[in-house]
Amino acid sequence: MRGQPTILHLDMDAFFASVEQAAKPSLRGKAVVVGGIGPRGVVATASYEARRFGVRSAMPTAQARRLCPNGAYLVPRFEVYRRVSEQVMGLLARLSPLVEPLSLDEAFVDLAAGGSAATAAEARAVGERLRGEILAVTGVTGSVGLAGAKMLAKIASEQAKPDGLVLIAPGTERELLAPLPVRTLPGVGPATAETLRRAGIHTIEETVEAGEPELLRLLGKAHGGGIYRMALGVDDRPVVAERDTKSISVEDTFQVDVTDRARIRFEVGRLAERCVARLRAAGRSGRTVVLKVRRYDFTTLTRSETLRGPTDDLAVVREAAERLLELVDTTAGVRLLGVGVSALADFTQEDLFAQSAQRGPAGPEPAEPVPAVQAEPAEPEPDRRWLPGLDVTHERFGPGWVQGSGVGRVTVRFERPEDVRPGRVRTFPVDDPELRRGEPLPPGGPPPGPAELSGARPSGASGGQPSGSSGAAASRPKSVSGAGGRPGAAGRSSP
DNA sequence: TCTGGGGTCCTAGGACCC
DNA sequence: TCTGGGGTCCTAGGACCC
Repeated sequence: MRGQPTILHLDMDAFFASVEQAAKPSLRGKAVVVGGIGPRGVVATASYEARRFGVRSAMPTAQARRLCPNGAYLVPRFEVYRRVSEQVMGLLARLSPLVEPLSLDEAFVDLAAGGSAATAAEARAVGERLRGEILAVTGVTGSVGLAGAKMLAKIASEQAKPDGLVLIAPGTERELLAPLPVRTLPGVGPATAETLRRAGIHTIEETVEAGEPELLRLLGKAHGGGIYRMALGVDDRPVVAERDTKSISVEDTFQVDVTDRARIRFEVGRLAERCVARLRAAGRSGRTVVLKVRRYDFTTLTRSETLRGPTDDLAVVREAAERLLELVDTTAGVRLLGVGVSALADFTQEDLFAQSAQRGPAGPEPAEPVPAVQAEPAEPEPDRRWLPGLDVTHERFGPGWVQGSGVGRVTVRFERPEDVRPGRVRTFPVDDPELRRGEPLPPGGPPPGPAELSGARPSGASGGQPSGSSGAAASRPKSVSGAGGRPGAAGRSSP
């Protein structure tokens, strides 16, 4: 808690959706929903246009489609978001050595530590300049909160959205917090809010009035104490630049519940591979292997095993995960499997002696040989090449992105981020040899011209509302190379 | 067409040890 | 021999965040 508002919180506006709009001219000003597009997908980010229809993060995509049937539904392109995020974090790093990223699109900055601002006026100027730089460099907007504490800076950036800046002057925080709902406080989620509601506590003011002993009683020592201090506006947490990763995990939700035990075992093996690949890429090793199973009824359980020493050996992790699977009854069906590694240590070099020594830790004998089960997908895999939003390139038409696919056809919009008008749409057979996956196009484009700097948006919108996969089949193919026959079932591609 | 994927932190009980 | 009292490690689950 400091006397000057020198803690800055940056939160990019509808980040994934905004990046897509910046990269795809035809989507500017349109409802865009980024997330899982399968039957069990959920919304990651909705553009502000889509939010007007009630679409929200974490909502099932099926529900979003009902609310906003004409929106563009796209799969996430994380490489691109990561690149944009790096640009943004680079701009933050110029303000202070003390930058704490919270996710791809959010970070705290300690302006005082960087010497870039010591007063409210300076902080505001730094924040406004930053917002301008972010827009100029990335083409997307971010909102800034400034306050004397992390929590307050975060609340401020939330109030600033979209595309704004809010500064909470030290001394005014109590009155500002008082009327806000308890859910505003970080750490108050659905469960805590419900507990407080039953105790008649709805606002931050009521939280303070309830008193610390009551909060400790309701929420326990650590949580209750933390919430009470937050409600008072007391928050001394420092901005911390480097935070060590504590666990690495991967998980998959199946489109249809899986019951076949051999398939489940096979999937656990694949997850172990992906998990170890990420572990090794990070130059880490881990000692505790965790298996996660979500059953058909959404009940979730974990089983874990701690090895004698840290490992980054695939065989060791996979065998541990397979042993853990033996402890779980999956006969009624599994909707999600996950494999993770925690108790991480830094070791990069192979210590083969140590690794072989820890195989088969004390207990169970070497895992029985894996039966030679072929992948045998129990569900029809969607054609992963042509998911909506992905980048493609066509021999003759150049770079574009998939607008939708279905019944053996794929609809592509050919446009570049720097285009001022929406590009043309063409439809091809899914197996058109001239069509390939393309390089992910970042929103960047050329330096903004005078029109963009003055805030004018491309007039766009002459073409129809872009639609997700549903619209693709309806549009008449304008150019179909090759015979129009049915090219057979969607091809299976192993990732 | 109900509910992703990747994380963090906290609690609580039992084992084990001194 | 009617029950100590910590401390640490391991496991499982739950809340929360983006």
